[in-house]
Amino acid sequence: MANIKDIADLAEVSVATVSNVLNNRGRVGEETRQKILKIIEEIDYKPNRVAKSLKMNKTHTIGVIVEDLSVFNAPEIIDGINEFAEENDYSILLTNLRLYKKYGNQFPDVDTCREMVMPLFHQLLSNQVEGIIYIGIHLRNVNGLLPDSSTPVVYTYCDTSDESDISINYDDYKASFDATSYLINKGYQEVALISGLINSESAHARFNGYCNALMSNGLQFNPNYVKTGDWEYESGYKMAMDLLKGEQRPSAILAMNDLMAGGVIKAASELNIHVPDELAIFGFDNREVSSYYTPKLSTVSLPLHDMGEISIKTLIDVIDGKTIKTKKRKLLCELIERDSS
Amino acid sequence: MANIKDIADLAEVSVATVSNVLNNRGRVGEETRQKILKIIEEIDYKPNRVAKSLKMNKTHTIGVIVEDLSVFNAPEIIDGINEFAEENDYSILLTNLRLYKKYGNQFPDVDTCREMVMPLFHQLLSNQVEGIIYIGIHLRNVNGLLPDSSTPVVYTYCDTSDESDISINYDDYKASFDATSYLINKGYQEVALISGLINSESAHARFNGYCNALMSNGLQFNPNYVKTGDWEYESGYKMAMDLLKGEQRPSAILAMNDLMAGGVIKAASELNIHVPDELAIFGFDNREVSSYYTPKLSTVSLPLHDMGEISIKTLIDVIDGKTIKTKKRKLLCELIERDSS
DNA sequence: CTGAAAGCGCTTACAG
DNA sequence: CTGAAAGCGCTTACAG
Repeated sequence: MANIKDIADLAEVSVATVSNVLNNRGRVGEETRQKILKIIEEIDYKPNRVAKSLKMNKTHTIGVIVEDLSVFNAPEIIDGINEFAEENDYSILLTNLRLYKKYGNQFPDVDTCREMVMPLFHQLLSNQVEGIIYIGIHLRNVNGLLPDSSTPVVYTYCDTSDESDISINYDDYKASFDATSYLINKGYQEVALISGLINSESAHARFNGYCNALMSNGLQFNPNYVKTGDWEYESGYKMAMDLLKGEQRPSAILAMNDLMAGGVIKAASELNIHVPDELAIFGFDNREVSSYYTPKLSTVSLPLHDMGEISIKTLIDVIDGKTIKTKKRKLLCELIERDSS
Repeated sequence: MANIKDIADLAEVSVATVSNVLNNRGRVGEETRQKILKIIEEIDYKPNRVAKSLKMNKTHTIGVIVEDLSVFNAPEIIDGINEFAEENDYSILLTNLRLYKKYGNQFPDVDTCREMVMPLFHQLLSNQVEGIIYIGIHLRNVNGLLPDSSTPVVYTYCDTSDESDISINYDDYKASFDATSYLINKGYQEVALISGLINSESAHARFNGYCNALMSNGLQFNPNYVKTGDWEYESGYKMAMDLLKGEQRPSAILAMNDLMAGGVIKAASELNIHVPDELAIFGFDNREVSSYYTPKLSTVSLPLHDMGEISIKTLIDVIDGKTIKTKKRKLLCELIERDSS
């Protein structure tokens, strides 16, 4: 590969001058500039970023640690990161913990996670990334996972209990509140809820949103209308069977994710309950599968792309020394109305 | 950040010696080594890879260009790349063309694509990646997309017509042959096929596999049993309606992807045709959605993870100067038997 | 307007 | 066994 010295020799100028025209700085005579530009064009010269990074002590590179790239939320978030990075000429160094692949839903504790993260974290620091985005696959507290370091970190799809850490998430409470309100306003007064595992922060927030929406609409909370599943399709099916065969059959079921909502659809179908005439079903997450159920599932769309975009935008602000007013941001979700409600 | 000079000063040795113990080379007295190691440990020193890369003219970094990260095949392939990269201490620079997001299924021609790829390609070269993996989202000929350069490239989930280019793909023909044979051996003699758009190489290969499987099993090819859809759910539904309402109702339908197979399931359900007793349905791709249909869809699993792993493995072999015997590799798919067959 | 020189943090023959 | 010095490809005050 040609280097700046080669260009200088060909143009019969110094490397300083070549550097100046490459970076549009300093005064360079128009004739000299054109001559250099022509040569650069001719031999298709590409400046060596590694050398530049070393000299400038700036790599224009962001490290991404994703807990599992194969989980549905990760690609969209990274897509958002990529888009912004490309527009602003940042590069992305991607590392993947493969947590779900290794452990499934049985998350290891923070200490085990930390041991797995360590080598990736060090690799990124060695590569002199200017900041790190940590993408969780489950909303939870990952406090203490990453060691202290002067490299700024933004957490997304997870958070830490440290007030000074920056995180970008979505508003679970409001999404659940809105979905429940939507169902009520559509005329479904008996709204049941199929929750995910209750050790999850999401499940808490969504439960609260559900309850408050009932209250705001003057409806009574009915404990018989709340069932707890384990986020999987089968549990949605079972819980729906319980609900739909019970005495007070609900007219709508809000499931805390699209998988369990799929189980609800199956249960309704087997019981010959017409959706949405006799039963409205609402999911959560807007996973790809939700639009392939029959009927197509109404659901809550997560702002994944925006989470990625705002994560990197915020991170670059920190790198640039700006002060971040809101350390914990929660973006809004969107209701997607399809055929099940 | 501390540098090698700081370590040298603290240990009262030269930077050369520190470098030697860091890299386990040269003779260093045991005492000196321990002393240096201790200091490195204490101040948690991390060598600056950027400086090392510049000096060594080796970055240990691979560039990945993915046509669209959000399309179902990409994350698994990258997962395979990541796993191997981590084990072998390579870093991954990820860039994303976002082709599907921008154009959907209406792929732009190679010239348009090239213009989009150019900046990403140059960014990677500037960063001195040692090789590039190009991940397509559709099996097709991408000849001429990437400019000539001395940086080695491996194509996966796509190919070029240039015999000297390296590509890693899967064996569409054999997968289709096997799926068809499987259905026949299960006792389904009248196997229909719902094809994707015929301008696709995959569709051709899968069609040939289907035909040859019929022949090998002594069955006659029946043109009425072949319908052409557009890869989408709705087209699967329509084609299935045609087939199932026709005079000679098939006893099995092989759809060229899981989306169209979903449409087949819906059609069968509406016509009250029992799956799999009266009709077997087989899909292709093993997308997440396939295991959430009712009944769960039997399908062909693509070796995505392996494609990623073998892509980077092959690429690193090229970088290391080894000669690659097979330039065009096709990995085997696996049949996933679920409830629809 | 242009260039000589120092320096970013490493590695590596080479000398002692 | 250890160190001085050159050099990887850039940028940037500074001098002229």
